[in-house]
Amino acid sequence: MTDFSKLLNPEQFAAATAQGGPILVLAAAGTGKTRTLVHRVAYLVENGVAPESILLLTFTNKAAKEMLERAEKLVGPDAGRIWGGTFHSICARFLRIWGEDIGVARDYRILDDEDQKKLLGEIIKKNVASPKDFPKKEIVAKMISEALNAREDIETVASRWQTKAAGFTPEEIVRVAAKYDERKKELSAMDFDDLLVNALRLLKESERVRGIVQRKFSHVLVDEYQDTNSLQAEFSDIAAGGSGNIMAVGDDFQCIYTWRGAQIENIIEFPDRWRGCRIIKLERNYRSVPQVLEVANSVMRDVPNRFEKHLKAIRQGGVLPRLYTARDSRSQAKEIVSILAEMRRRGYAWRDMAVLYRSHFHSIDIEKAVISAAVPYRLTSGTSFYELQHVKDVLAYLRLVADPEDELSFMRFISLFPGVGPAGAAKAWAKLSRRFDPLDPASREAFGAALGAKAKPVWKAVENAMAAAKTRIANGDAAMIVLDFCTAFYEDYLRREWDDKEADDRLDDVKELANDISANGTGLKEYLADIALLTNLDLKKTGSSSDSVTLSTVHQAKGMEWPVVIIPWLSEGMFPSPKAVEDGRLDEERRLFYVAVTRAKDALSMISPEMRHMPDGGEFPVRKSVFAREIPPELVEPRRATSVPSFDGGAFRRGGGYQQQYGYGPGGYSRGGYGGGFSRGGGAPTWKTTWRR
DNA sequence: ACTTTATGCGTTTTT
DNA sequence: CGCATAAAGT
Repeated sequence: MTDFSKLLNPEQFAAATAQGGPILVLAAAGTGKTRTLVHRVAYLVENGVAPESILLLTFTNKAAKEMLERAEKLVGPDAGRIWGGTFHSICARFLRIWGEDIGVARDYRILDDEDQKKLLGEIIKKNVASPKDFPKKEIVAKMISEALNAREDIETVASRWQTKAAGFTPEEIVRVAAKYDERKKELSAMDFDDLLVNALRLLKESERVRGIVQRKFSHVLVDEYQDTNSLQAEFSDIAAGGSGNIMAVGDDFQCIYTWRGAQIENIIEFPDRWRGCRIIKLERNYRSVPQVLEVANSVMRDVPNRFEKHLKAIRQGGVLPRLYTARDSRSQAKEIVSILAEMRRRGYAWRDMAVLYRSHFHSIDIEKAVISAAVPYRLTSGTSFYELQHVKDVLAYLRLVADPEDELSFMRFISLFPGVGPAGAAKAWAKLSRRFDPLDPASREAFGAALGAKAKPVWKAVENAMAAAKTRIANGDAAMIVLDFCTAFYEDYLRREWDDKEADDRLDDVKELANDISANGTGLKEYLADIALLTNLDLKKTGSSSDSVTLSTVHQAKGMEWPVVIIPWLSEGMFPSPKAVEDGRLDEERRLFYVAVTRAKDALSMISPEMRHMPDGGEFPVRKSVFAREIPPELVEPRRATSVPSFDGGAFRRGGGYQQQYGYGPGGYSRGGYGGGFSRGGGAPTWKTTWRR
């Protein structure tokens, strides 16, 4: 039996070992929220709760995975039976198992962002009088998503958007949305929002399923509760409706997803919705030195505080955070490299450091500087691995193998052949009676016949690869299907479309996909079913243990911590995002900045460049960010970024990239040149997960 | 008619 | 650097 009182402070202990009933854990940044949740789970399992009757809802797969792994260390492999995952993946799972009760096919397909936009684009083109003046598909997607997540009429949302966008009437948006729904039904497909909407509908409309779920789950735990939207809050309320044992964990100061429908009210009103709810506050901050907390507190100084919080610094010592001014983006990037180098000299590992920015494009110059200094880094780009064009191309082929009636995959697949565009693809699909099975010789023959003269020369080799696929499947070796396809066709395709380097890079990604498939272990169908829900952090073989600096958006850094944190681009027009300010969401930007600051354990550096370059080569001055201006001067050490001449990468490389690749980590184990990540960028020994196309 | 290539413009955050 | 649109090419 674990002695939880020894592992936790009194408040954490109270939360982890609480008896039944609703509990709200207000966990300020760095107060051991994850630790508490993990021990809660362990406590429940140790006290006889069946792991499969625990439902743990998170916002990222990574968070779920981390908590389950840590729980496993405490209570053993039983923890693997816990139902843990993102809202989206749990909803998907519910729908796969019980969806038939509300007419959802067991093998429904999941549309990713790109699929959704493609469909919307086609619908707009077909159904709108003048598509040119009509809002772009991204905007339409936003309106539809906003309506679903905030549970409003599309018409209402569209009317509201009329002030921001032009060229449409709300009725037109309603019509496009209806057509989109129709099309999804035809395709037996759901987008991300549909997963939430339909899973909730399932619980509300099917008494049977609601009963099953409510009996099954005796404990429901929700992480990052401040970022739930109305659908998610109701979903977890109903799931916990049988036992009444719901534990919501969150921090209203860290609500950063209102643009995605998150309602800060959900956490604030939780005690009203669950009467008799016990409130436990975690206020002892173990993460950061007092100087960092002082800055964090100053950021939120004037924000109304529904739940009174007294953040207590536990750590002592530490140094003042630095507030730099830099001439421009390049000088900033150089300064970042020299801060990283300085910290490394002081004994920090690369993995102890992170650069956290507001928007992906802020990383461009930083990435360049880090590459030329041979600092190993990982950058999680906006595009997830499974959304890469070339990965999706190959996945389309695999999907057809697993599911011959997958129309979207067919369209993508056949479009790879020369001379085939959207029109030709549609014709072929009709000619093949809306079905193509690469494993069936007759179907292959029909496919070949539907191809034009330009495609014929490459077809033979592809057909051979398809013929071989059947044996591969029989042997349970789906990864080989990918490699066969590459040899027969896709490698040539890539070399035709791209220069050597880019083609090589893309080929590497495709091979990584093959690795991922063989590492997965399940069948092909199971592998393909839900990969749309995985993000760039979720690839099986990603070398999460490799020693590299993290370059990430603040959003993606939520829930994580590093000894050394650098926040660049604290300048007007960059952070806060001008779009958010325009929409009156400065408060959320402030919370986002708060999240960024509170990621730092020991050393925090913030940088405000004074000039901004435009794509056309011009530059103009920018003010310091309001967030930088607001920090009381005595809380930070002002510095000026000194534009050192060109950085000597050579001396650095010895302790940097080189060591990274062949050296030994703190754990004393060797990390060779395999499986650590995706090597990109011409010879520099950088280790990263870069999937920018 | 349809596909491929050239050109111009605008960048939030994610499951 | 990506995407949409326009023009050129088959």
